[in-house]
Amino acid sequence: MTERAADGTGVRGRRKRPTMLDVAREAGVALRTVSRVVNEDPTVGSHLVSRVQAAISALDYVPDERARQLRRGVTGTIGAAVRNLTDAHPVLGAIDHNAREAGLTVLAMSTEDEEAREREVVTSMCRRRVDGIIIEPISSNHQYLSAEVESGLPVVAVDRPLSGLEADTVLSDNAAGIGTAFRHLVLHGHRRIAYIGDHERIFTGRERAAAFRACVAAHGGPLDGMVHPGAVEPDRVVAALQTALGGPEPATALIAGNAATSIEVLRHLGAEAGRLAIVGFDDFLLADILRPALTVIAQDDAAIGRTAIELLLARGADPTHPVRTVTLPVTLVPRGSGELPPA
Amino acid sequence: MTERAADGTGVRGRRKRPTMLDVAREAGVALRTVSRVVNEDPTVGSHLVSRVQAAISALDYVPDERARQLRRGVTGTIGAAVRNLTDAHPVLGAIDHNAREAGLTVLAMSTEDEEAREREVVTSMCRRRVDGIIIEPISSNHQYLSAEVESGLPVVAVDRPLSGLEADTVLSDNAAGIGTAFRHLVLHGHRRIAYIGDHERIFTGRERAAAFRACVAAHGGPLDGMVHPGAVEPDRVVAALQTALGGPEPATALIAGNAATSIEVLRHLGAEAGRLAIVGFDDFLLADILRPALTVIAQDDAAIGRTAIELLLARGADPTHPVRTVTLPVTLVPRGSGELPPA
DNA sequence: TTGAAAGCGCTAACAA
DNA sequence: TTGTTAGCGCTTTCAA
Repeated sequence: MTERAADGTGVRGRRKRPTMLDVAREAGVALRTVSRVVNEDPTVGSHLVSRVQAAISALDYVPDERARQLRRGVTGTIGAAVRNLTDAHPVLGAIDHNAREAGLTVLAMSTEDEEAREREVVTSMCRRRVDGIIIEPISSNHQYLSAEVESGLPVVAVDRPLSGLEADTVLSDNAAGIGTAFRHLVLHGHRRIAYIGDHERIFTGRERAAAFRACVAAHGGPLDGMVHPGAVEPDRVVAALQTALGGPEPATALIAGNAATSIEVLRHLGAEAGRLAIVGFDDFLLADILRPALTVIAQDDAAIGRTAIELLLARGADPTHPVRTVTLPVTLVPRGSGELPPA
Repeated sequence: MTERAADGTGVRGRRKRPTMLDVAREAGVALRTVSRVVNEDPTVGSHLVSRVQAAISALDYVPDERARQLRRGVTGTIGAAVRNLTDAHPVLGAIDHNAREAGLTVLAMSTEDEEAREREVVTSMCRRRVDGIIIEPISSNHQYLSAEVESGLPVVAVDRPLSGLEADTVLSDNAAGIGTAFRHLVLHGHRRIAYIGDHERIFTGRERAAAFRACVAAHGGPLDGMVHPGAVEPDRVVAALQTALGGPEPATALIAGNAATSIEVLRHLGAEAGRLAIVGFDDFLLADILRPALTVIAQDDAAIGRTAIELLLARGADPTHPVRTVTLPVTLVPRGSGELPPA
């Protein structure tokens, strides 16, 4: 540890923050004039503008956003309640980017995948009077938001719909993604294809498992022991894998219903991964440097973020507009693992 | 797209937000009493408490945090200016976690690794009157923060120091990490070890390259063509790799100075990766499922986040305390790639 | 073009 | 225990 004494000039916590009134006094003008200069109101004489600006930098004046927001009513901030802040989150990045373009600040908070946290986080955003909320829903019930929504708060759900409350929603086309993955594997000669994915309690897990079952039915392949929705835990995934790959008619190909499952499967298979054709739903960083590299169904993260902001702004502009659900296409990215022939 | 007409009751944007005064009127009490109930002041008769609470839920009253903050002076919010919001950021997660434990909200904003953006973001935080700022510095000059710091804003730098301004700082022990990696490779029989890392313009790049040179000098190994600091771009990394692995006395082992370089190297080597011993600085998700899995020097992300919050709180509690720099240890995580023998 | 004064929604002295 | 009142720092009518 380095320790250095604070020097005389640099003593912290002394100077009181200057207010707009201080600036006005320093510049010898009225408060209103400073406000005008700060807000770049063109109706101020250039003479005064420079005097005010001089006073601002002399005092190191920084306007108080809270007061401004309180007075103006809007915050220029939108809340993003996302599943977590630790892992990669391209959609959050896209939300941030597009919000910035629209002149909005994003207040990102993590729900930690917990219902209670989601409520806390969203409530906290409401207290801060954000101009809108983008939410990756976790709760099984979003009634708690209904009063806010009715009083005009724009809310957009991303990745899954809200429950018990209508709101604009951005989804990925889960069914099409599963269909594409399935057909891709069939095209490469597979007849016995297994699926391991999220619990059907979860919206995407439900949609993907259902789509998978429909694909199997349509292609007349075997269903028995091939569909494994459930928790994304190593033991559960390994067990499902063993079921799918065991027995007299083992699967020769696998669709992993989410990135965590893909990773768990690859971790378990290790060097054997090259023997099983795999398509993973959701792309992830480094999927391309695995050997074999993982073929995935990729969501369009940039479009999801962009659309979420668009829906939010549209809702803000016209609160009476009917609720919309936008379903965005997904893409198959062939990288090797999904092109392996049946063993 | 789903479209449904808004129903009569659910028309959005109608109801005006109730204020504390509205609640007071509804409950037939004074404004101050509502404030007391909202803030859980115990000196309110239980009779009135329930009457106020009834009014609150009847009106769907949500207190306005902006007004409260304006009046109380503090925001209960700290800013986190991080390099980006898209990629995995375990330190941000840890910051968020520890801030929450301390009753603070984190306002995370992305600097996008751009100096100008850093300033924008930090300024925006100051206008919002955050109670402190944690910053992953990008700028080459942080003088612009000095007025804020002097007026008492706690600022903590993470991963690198600020320049031109003293502030509490949390660093990883770069030199020790390089030393550990180097000795690990020597222990596994390597004599010709190369280093490819960040540009020395960057603090960590500078520290790590310098430490590497010192290691080579101490062990009497060759330096020529073995040290490659520079931009983390595919072409540059590949060229550096070719230099290190070419010639009459090629390197048998490599230290990658950051995660991006590790990945770039692995991507380039592909199946040949198993022939070169590699230790990467900085761990990353999935480094363990590569084959061979990547041996890394891992930072203690949780401790970094925790320490950053601790320093921030300490600074807030005692603004006159001398500035501290905490250097946290790093760990070698052997996974296979760093234990390969010389080719 | 500039200034005086009201008030955004809340908390905190101070009274009652 | 409860109510009255004065601001927090700003924007915004309304006059000058």
